[in-house]
Amino acid sequence: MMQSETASIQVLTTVDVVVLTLVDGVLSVVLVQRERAPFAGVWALPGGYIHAQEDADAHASAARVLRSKAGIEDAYLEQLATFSGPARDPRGWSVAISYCALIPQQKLPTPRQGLKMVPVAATGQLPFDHGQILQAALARVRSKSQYSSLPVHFFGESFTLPQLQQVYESILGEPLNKVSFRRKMDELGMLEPVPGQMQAGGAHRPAQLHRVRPEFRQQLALSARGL
Amino acid sequence: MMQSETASIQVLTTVDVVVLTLVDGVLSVVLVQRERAPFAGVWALPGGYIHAQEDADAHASAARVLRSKAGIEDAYLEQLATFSGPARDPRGWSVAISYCALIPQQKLPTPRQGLKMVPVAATGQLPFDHGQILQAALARVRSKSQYSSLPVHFFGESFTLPQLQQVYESILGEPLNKVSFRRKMDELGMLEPVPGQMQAGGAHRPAQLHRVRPEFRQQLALSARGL
DNA sequence: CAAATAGTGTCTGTAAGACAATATATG
DNA sequence: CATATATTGTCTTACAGACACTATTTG
Repeated sequence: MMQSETASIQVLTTVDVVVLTLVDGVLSVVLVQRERAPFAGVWALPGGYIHAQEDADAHASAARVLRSKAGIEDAYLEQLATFSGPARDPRGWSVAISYCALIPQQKLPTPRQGLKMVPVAATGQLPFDHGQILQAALARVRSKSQYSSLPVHFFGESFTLPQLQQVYESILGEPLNKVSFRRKMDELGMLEPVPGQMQAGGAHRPAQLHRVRPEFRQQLALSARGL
Repeated sequence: MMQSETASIQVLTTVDVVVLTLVDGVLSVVLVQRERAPFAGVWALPGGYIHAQEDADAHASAARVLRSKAGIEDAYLEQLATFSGPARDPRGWSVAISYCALIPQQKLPTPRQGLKMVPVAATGQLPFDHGQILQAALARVRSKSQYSSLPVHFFGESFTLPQLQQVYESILGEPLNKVSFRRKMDELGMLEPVPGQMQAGGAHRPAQLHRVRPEFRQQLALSARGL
């Protein structure tokens, strides 16, 4: 009954990161061009091996991969799920701890060779099981946007409530009631107006700029009943 | 910038399973006594290495561990989160893909040497980071019980609505409105009365037995607005 | 002032909870 | 029939969405 307690075949341990951002209001994912086999030259999610010598945990591995392969720092990063099996990577039985990162467009690195942002609906076929990982990330973001402040991580320092509502609507794929949305944001208590600042713009009343209160910077605000 | 793409230090890949059940209405966790170092003789969550030779994925590893180390079959099983780092296991840098299992008391194996059920509040200190994994499982179950049918997996074939409500209340730690609870269960549409059967019992009206509709057996029913 | 969008007040419908009446067992 | 719990009906309250009104900017 009790089998040997040694892992007799090496299991590859990797991290893959789904970096999401809004490019002109369109939910997009960061892809990098793979430099080596398997799938050399193919566009894929940024990923790589865990480096046991230097990584404090898989979260640190994901942050390192993000920095070294996509030039991204300071993204909001949360663990998604872990994918595994003998077939997902042609090199052998592998474990991929996947992470989801949200980052404002302004924090993206300058576009360069081997790095691009693609609307999530237009990635085409992705190597490994990266298509499945991307779908898991989208499901997570849509689900969490229904009851939490997750989408604020798509913005930088400050933003207006109409902008924020547009992002929620874009992610959820449905229009939201303006009054209810503002009531909810008020109840969550995570935003504060940036004193005196308004957004310049068109021939109309300018909107008040808001920012996330410091105590919510690295933490999500959750709503009991959604929105 | 681009570092070597080989995992130069072996990473241990394991699964750990938090098996939850209700023992006389008290939420309890299955612990097994470890047979070998590290922590030989200590009570811990059932866990073990991934066996790349035989496991189709980590989910299969978890099911195998459950069968071989705790004698449990056919539990509801879902992935929880993945814990990792150099310190959580004294053998070295390790990855533990954790799973949460729910099982009715009747399906538990006959108690035997090296296997016990402990109320979740009374486990005491657990080895590795199993305390943290247990807390993640409890948070998951409580969270999902607020808006899904997750707790039905604590029951076997059939159960009454008052029994089910008691379980929800026990998990959530607060009393629920009887009328609202029944309205919600009705809306979810996942239960059906077992024709003609009632539960025998005390000196009072017996409750109608219900069961999960076949199409919801391996899938949770989700509510839009909670409960 | 006309146009355009921001922000707010208020009404209405829906859904959740309180309360209570009815139903059906046992002794 | 007294008692105990199951089940259902109905009233009340709270909240979400619809609608419309006010506010503030540019040209």
